[in-house]
Amino acid sequence: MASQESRYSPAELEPRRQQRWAELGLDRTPEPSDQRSDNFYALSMFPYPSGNLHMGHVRNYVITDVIARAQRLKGKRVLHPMGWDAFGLPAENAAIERGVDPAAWTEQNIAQMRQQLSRLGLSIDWEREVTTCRSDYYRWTQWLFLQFLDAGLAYRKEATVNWDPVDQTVLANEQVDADGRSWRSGALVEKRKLRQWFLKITAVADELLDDLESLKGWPERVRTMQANWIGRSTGATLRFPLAAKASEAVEVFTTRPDTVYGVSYVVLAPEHALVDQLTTDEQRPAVEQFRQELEAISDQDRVAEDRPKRGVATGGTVVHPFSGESVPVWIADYVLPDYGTGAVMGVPAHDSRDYAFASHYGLPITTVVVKPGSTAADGPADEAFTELGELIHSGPFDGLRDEAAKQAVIDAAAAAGVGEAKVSYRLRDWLISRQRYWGCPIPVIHCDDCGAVPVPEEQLPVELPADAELGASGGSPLERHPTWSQVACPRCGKPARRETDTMDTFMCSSWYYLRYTDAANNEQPFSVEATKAWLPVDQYVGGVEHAILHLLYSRFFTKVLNQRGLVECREPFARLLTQGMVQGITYRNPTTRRYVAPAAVTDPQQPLDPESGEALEVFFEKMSKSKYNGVDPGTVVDRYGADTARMFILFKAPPEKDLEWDDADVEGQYRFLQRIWRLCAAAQESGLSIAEPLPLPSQLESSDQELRRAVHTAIEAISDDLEGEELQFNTAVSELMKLSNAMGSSLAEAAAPVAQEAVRTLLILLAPFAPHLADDLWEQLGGAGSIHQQQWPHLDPNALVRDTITVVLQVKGKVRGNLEVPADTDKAELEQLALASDVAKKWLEGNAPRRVIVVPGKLVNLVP
RNA sequence: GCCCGUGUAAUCCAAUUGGCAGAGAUAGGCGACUUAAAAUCGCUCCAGUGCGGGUUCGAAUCCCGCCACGGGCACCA
Repeated sequence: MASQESRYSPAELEPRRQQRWAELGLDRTPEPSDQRSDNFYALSMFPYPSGNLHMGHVRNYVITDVIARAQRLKGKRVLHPMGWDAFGLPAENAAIERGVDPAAWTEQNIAQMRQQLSRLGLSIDWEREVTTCRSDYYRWTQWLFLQFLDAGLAYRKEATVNWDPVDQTVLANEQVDADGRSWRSGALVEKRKLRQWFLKITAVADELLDDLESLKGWPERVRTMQANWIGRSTGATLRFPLAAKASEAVEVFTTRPDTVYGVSYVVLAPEHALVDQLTTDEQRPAVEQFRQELEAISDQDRVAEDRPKRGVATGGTVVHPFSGESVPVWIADYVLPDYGTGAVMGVPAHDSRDYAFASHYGLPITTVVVKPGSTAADGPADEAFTELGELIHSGPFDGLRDEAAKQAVIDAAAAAGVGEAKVSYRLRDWLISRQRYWGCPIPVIHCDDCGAVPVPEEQLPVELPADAELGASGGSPLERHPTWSQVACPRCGKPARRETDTMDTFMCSSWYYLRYTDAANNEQPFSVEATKAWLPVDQYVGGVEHAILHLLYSRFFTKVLNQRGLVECREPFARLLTQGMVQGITYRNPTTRRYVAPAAVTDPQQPLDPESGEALEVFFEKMSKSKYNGVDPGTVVDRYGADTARMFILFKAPPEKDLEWDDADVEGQYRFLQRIWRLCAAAQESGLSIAEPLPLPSQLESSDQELRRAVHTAIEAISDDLEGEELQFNTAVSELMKLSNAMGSSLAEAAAPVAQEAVRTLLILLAPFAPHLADDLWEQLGGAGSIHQQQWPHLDPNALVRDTITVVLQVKGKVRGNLEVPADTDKAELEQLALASDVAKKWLEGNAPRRVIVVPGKLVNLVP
């Protein structure tokens, strides 16, 4: 080899290796074992096929690929698939802007991205490729929707929903950020009252929250985010009968039933159904005016916390369920119509919002909870006391404390028929209707007589019409289509209409990981056996931006499918790695705030604006076209090869942290691979072959022992980095560097069996990271088969053993020297040696130490 | 405001989870090789771990109080 090809040339080597892998069929998924633990499912979040592979994708898939390859070497049967989240607005927008066919546009992008991906040397089983916009996939998305419908978990209702004015469609709550902007378009969403399809995710809110505990392999951060999003609060509902009509009551939700005697008013959301009935003629103009004012301001402003709380008395009153006193009813902007019951009891003394409201409107403030042992007079009430405590002025409940007090009130309310324990959630049902064309049609037919009728299973898929007229405005294209929606009712046969909304694309991505396990199945979306063999996904890798969205929806799907006996697991993803962003070096003119392309900067040490000559700001930011800071994966592969790109991305930062792309570091990584190439070339030249494993002699030179120690240290460290609690590819790569450094200085002198073991091991350890180079060198050195068919090296604990070790000698915790001792020296001996040492003589000045701490194998600390 | 994460050398990052702060890399400096340069090889400069306290024989690591940056939630009763 070395004779014909003495230089490392990834451009020639990599395609050659990939072709060989294809011939050997290495990437094909093996039949799963009956033993679930012998199977391993490695999964990256599948991409939207934009047509352009970017570095974020590369990082994602390389991480998963390293895991998949390492698991294969460890003898696991690995499922490592890929697919396309292919429905969505970019295709439809391209169609509108350029008149192309969304399906053709998408397929072309997929072909392009598949091509770009293929260069990275990912061990993906493309036979299981899944594309959500093809009818062989979306017929099953529709089938699953019908499962939800059958379970009573899909329903249509009129509701105030988020409307994205740019994308011209509604959005789910999860798809609107804290600033009230659409996750896709960034537009401020508007409120519209529309009749829409929802999935009842709130039905499994408890499981979604409680099972987070079991997800030990998930980042804490993601679990907290989901817990926050679900927002469970436990409390009670209490009913306050109307003074004017005792058969009706205002129902409030509270987490503090113990404060019920502190109620000085009741507040309804302005939209509440009882407002009209409660409003007196005298107050009606004020109430109407207030409601109109509220309608004029955006929802976003309405819920801003710093806004003063405003409200209006309705003039009506209700009866306190315990004291029987009359309580005035108000409406206020701080009560939300769609949380709890849309009504709250105002307890100003013990709730800061109520306190602010009551102070503003001069409503009475009655203290009913105090710190145990104190009285109301003890503290000036200049703010609400929101802690739990002891009840006073609370009739029969006086003296009760904390949770017991809450429970007593709930029990009394239940006994009297005026309330009961109740749990509320922040989580809302998932709005899945979209008024766009390029999505999965909702398989329902509306009949005037039969209502919403599910499309019979045998009629699936409900296919999208190829001839829809797409346009940026004027409602859903399916609705405008002249004939598509006209069908016969499946139940009564009368003329009826198809549902013209399509599904949220998150529906498609909520079950794709299941389809991979059984991608060719034409009878069902997946078989129970297939999902049993592979699920839950052993390692899922993707961006943290889906911490709530995709990950919550997928968990929801899994729970429902589990309840219906379609899958056995209750959670889809056992371990989750949320990878950080890839950032590019970004130059900006500080005065004009315009971005400058790195190519235009002549001196990177002193970046100046090529036009004005001003000094530029330099920072790292997520790669994007508008900032000119993107690095194209294809260019990097052209220049350095896929292996360098892979190694760099893994080495530069821990996987969950953001990664700063730096060309100088890429160069360094390339040099490392070249070093390995030269190392192997030199070994081969000196006659080393790895074809036949040579037995190790029983006696080794100490330099050979040292080399073996380096080899087995690397095995131990890298195995742990790839399998331990934390995945640490960056340190694994640095262990490879350490090993290659050690080999560089000792391989030439090493005994043949030791040298052979070292080279074999280095290459196999390298194989998951730089699969092309490792495989090529393997072959050149005479290794049998592909390196990717080998076994992960076995750790020999004896190789790690040292005869002598260095023990640190401390005096009062400060390092003052060290001792060279046999490795098995025991505690007492170490202490003796330490006390007899020069260090002891010098620092203890003849006195006996007060204390001696001995940590065997580590140190001796003398405390005078 | 509440919750989570991060803060170590000029830079990116390690540190067996309480035991010698530096494994690995980038950049810089010096040297070897070279007619020279690149490449390569060798050597080398640079921090006491964001700040202030505490616990301990011993703290980057544990505790308390701050600061900075990033992220999530936020009138959710």
